[in-house]
Amino acid sequence: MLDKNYDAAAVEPRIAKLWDDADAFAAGAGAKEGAESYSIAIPPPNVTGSLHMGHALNNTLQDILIRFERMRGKNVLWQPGMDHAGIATQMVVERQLAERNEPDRHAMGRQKFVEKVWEWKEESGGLIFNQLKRLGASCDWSRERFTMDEGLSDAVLDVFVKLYDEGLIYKDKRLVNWDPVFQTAISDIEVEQKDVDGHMWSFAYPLVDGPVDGIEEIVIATTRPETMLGDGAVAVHPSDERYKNLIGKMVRLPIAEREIPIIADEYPDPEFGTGAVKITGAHDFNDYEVARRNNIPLIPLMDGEAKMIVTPENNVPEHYKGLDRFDARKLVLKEVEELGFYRGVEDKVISQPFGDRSGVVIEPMLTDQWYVDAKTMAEPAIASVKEGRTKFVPQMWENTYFNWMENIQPWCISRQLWWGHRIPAWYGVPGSFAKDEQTEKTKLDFSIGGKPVVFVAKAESAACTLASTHYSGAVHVVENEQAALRQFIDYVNEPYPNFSFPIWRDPDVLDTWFSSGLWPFSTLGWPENTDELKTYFPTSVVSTAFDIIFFWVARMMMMSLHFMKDEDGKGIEPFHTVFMHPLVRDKDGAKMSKSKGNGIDPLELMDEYGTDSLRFTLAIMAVQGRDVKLDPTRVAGYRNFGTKLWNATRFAEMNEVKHDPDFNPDAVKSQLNRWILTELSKSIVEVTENIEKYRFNDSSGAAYKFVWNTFCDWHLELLKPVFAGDDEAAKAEAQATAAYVLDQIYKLLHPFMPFMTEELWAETATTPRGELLCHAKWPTPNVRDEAAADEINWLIGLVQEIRSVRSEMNIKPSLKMPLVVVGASAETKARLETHTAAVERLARIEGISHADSAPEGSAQMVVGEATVCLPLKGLVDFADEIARLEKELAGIEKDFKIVSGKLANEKFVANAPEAIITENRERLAELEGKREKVSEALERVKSFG
RNA sequence: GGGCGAUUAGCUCAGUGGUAGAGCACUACAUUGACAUUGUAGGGGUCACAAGUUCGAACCUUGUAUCGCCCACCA
Repeated sequence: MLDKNYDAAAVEPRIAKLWDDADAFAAGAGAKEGAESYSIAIPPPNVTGSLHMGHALNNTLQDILIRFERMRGKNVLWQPGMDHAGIATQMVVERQLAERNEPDRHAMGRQKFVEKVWEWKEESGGLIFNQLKRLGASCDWSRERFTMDEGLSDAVLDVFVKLYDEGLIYKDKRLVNWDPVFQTAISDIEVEQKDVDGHMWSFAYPLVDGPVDGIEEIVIATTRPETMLGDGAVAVHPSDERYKNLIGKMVRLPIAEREIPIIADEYPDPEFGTGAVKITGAHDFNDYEVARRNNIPLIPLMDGEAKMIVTPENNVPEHYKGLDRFDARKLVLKEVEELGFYRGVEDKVISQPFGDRSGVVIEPMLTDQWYVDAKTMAEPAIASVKEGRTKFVPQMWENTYFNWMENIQPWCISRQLWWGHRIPAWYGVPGSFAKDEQTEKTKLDFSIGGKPVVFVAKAESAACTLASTHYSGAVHVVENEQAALRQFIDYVNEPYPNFSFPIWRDPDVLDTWFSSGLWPFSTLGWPENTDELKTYFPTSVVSTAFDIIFFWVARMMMMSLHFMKDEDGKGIEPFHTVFMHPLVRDKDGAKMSKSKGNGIDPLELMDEYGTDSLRFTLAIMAVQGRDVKLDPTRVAGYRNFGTKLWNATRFAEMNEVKHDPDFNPDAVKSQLNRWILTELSKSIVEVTENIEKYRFNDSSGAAYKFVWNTFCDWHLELLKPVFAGDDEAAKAEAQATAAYVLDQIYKLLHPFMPFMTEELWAETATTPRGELLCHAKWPTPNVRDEAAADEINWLIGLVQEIRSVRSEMNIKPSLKMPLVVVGASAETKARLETHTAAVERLARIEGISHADSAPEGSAQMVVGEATVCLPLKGLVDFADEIARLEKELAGIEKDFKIVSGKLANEKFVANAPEAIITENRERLAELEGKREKVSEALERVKSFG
């Protein structure tokens, strides 16, 4: 016998072990030979990650899909794995070193530091996997991958080298978003623009050659005064009359004391500020474009930490050296004012770029970085969605995707970090071993000041071969550029025989998303052509939040379409569907965040209410195209739903409801049982179709309604008289049907509530099931008996009507009363005969009789063609009954007017579809009948007076 | 500046052309018989506003208002 309540804390580990011992989630487990494949590559959580509500939602939804398809007999793989998360992980380990007072990474050196990170990963990384297991995620855990593992690293190198060879990866010196805390470049989408309160200051730059048209100076406005030290020009709009005669003149830059030209460019807006813009090409993206167009020098002002540098080009005074950019700002303001060039300030809200990880202001910096030609790679990825080979659900996200993809910028993929895939590029100085034609001797030729030669290859040995071919002679690898230069200097100082060209590897690593972009195929063994790749690629669906479209979805599309080809050489999409799950917010709609402290910890909810309750809550709240506002009290509500199912099973157990493997639903005789089987069929269709459409709320909602409002509220209640009666055949059929329905319920709910349903599945079997519920066959609809449905729905209507009147008339529930039926048809009489016990029990009735007219002093209800009377003489005030009937009649009249008005409207009859007209006609007839009967009843009550 | 979404019961939200719904909350009643993590009954809505299309609009169109988000720009 089951306990009164479900003990999630005890059951969950036990069921988890059951699955684990059976390898229940191994790729293809439970599937027949030759079954259709279904696969999902999990969005790899960061190795530093811990389960938050977004993970809980996303992985619950994926698990629903996975469990559903596994039960449908497909060959299913849910591929798990983790992301090495470059910046995040390096940050965690560096912080840990600092806390333990250990040497920092620079003191430790690169190799040692990377070893440290691996150690950290082995010890503390991947906690989230245990949390996902607790969530019930049915991944094939034996196939866990990591973006830095050997196979995936090989895929990364392969892709890099191929794209480089195709010219789709290149190195370029241009302005990038520089994070001064992590001291690395980051990509555009890792920058968040935020509005902050700031100021706009005005400075005057004096004209070098004296006044023109009486103008002695040009006034510029800036929000970043410190950058004036790096100005290369002042730009004005060519059509701006005020400055027309100043174009080409030189102004003197205060403090730096450099002379810079006034140039004409379309960029300045004459309406804004003074119409004159200072151009700092090395520290501003717009200015950079202007400078390049006009051949204005780019003058760097800062080092990697965004501290001021002093160079011959920038001519910045020595006392600025090493100053933080914000301190330099204050100093510039002070000095400009002292020099008499300050022309005022105003408050202004300015939008500033922040690093999404570091939270500091990003500095545009002029550096060499590696780029992917995203524009070229985006083309097939755009076409794929345009042509419907990959669909977004909900579809509106396709706009976001197109908008970004069509305006895509080169993707900066190099990061100045140590934790990640090191870029497989080696450099050497320009030069060669050449044969001296006259002496026939090998001659060494090199230039150490020039642009380095690049050798891109998957391995060091291959790079050496490339280099050796390039130089026509021996090469060797050294630590870095400095080491190489030292060797050349040594050689120049004291030449020696058998010189060998030194080459050094690029110190940078790749953007984490570069490896994530390969995830759907790299995890399956690519570039090897493995069986798994053949079976499970392309994957079926990717499920993620909309904010990951750019970071991940777009990159997977580009990479997959480029590298995965069908027999015709056409690119293959990594998945046919991109499901954008909603964001989880707190109950007031605010984004959950650590800083706000409004986060809800899914693990705490699981502790309190059980995993199934959390999963069911998330599923039923996951409406397409709308955020989930999660109120923890909802979880309690769905915990109650689990308890309801648990106790329904318990009730069944008490009544010897037993699973019968030979049960045949089509052979069931009683209308009650045929009705519940009909309702079950409808619910199966609803649950199934809505999972297929990713409408998780409708799917779980349909299951919820069936279990609680149909099966528990009515079927089990209507079975009570059967179980209490002495018709053994009826009892046996009821038991077998109830057992069957419960089994189907367990299956329907399994994707949503895997633990409890697996437990009940095992518990309710008299003999072992022979299979786990997670491998059981997904239900299909069978019995459809509308006559049975009509009959039982009539019965339910009758009971509800009686209960309602009793309640309105304040009849004590304990008082049983006789029921008198007037004007019943033969069918109604027969139904009443069949269901006497049920009506008596559920409506608190004692004795049903038929009469030609309502007994005096009755409350009367119109149910179908019959009038059902409760003799209430002496029990109630009949003014109440008159009021009740008058209210009902008024309601009928109102509906009658609406419907008859419609039908009287010629245009309606002419234009509306036949079905709608018929429906309205039927309804009108029904209302007419009811109106007549209720009027009669009312007259009768009044006549009792 | 461009785009997307939202506005329906006290709260959270379903509902895409044909009788306005659910859960929670609320009110009243009911407890030794599966379940009080329960049951029964009930109250509660000018579907943001305006105009239009239509026989018919919460739903389609246009506009307005408010809120939220994304992208771009802001010297």
